[in-house]
Amino acid sequence: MKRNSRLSAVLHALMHMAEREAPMTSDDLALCLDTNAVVVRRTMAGLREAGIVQSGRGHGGGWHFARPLADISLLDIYNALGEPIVFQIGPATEMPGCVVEQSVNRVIGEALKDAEAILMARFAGTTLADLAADFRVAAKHCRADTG
Amino acid sequence: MKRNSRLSAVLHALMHMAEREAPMTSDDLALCLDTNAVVVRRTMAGLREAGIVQSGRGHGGGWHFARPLADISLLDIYNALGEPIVFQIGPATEMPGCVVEQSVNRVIGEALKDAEAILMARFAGTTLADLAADFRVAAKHCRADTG
DNA sequence: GCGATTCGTAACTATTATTGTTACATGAAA
DNA sequence: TTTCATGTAACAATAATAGTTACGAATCGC
Repeated sequence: MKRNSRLSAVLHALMHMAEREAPMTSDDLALCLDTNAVVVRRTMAGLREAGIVQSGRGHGGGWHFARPLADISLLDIYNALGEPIVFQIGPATEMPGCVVEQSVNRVIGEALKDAEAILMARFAGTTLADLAADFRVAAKHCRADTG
Repeated sequence: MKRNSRLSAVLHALMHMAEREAPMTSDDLALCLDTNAVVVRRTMAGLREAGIVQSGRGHGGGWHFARPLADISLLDIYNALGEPIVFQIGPATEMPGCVVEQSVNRVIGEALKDAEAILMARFAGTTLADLAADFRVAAKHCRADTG
């Protein structure tokens, strides 16, 4: 299956925004992400509703942050994206009648739940400021293009 | 997208097999799993190659275990299935040229890797015997159908 | 006000992974 | 030798994501 790359993509977009002063248009970001402006708007819509970014129309419009990078965790963003499904593997039936299947689903489900909790904790503990700092360290070693 | 339910499905099948003495045919299992016999064969093929189950043709044929349930971990089965992709979320580009994207991918990738390690450890520590025992406890409380 | 710019959104297409189905060959037991 | 059962290829169905087109609505500069 195609994997869901919205989290990755939107973080990529936000980091580009973080490197600039002025708002960036959907077209700007689409160029960075090598995708379409509509896809950008669609993805960013959730973040706007969550109060993470703001958008402006017309001349000089575009996307900018609604609050400091240090106040935005990866979990905030994950949630703003509509909490995409984490795992590709999952149960065959959500509400099985078969007792055997129920038992299997429970065991697998608990394992997945624990792994997901680890992931969410990690997301909660990482802010966009962390991510930006991480990037700047990496960029020091390799002053290449940023497109 | 559709989620990959092969692990869940095959465990369901194996638990039904564990509850019986005689081999079960693909048709038997397909009935249990509410699916098609070909799908069963396809899924079980990996387990046969991994030496977890054996199959016999003709009269009295079908599927049976190749070794004790206590010697088969969920990780063995996961691996036998061809190590299906665990996460639905993932990077937009596998080998990005953009340094910003590389940085984002690395941070996200590490978080996913850690979560996956937790999951695999859990799978490694659970055997089919554990699963069967778990089921029998649950079945005591609810003596319903097992199909 | 007018026109250029930019977001907002619906509708449709393209891509791709999983699952289901059909068909037929192969092998084993009664 | 007939019947039962797996082995496998080929194709259809399903479903989720991502890309595209089209048009409406809001904002800015003139």
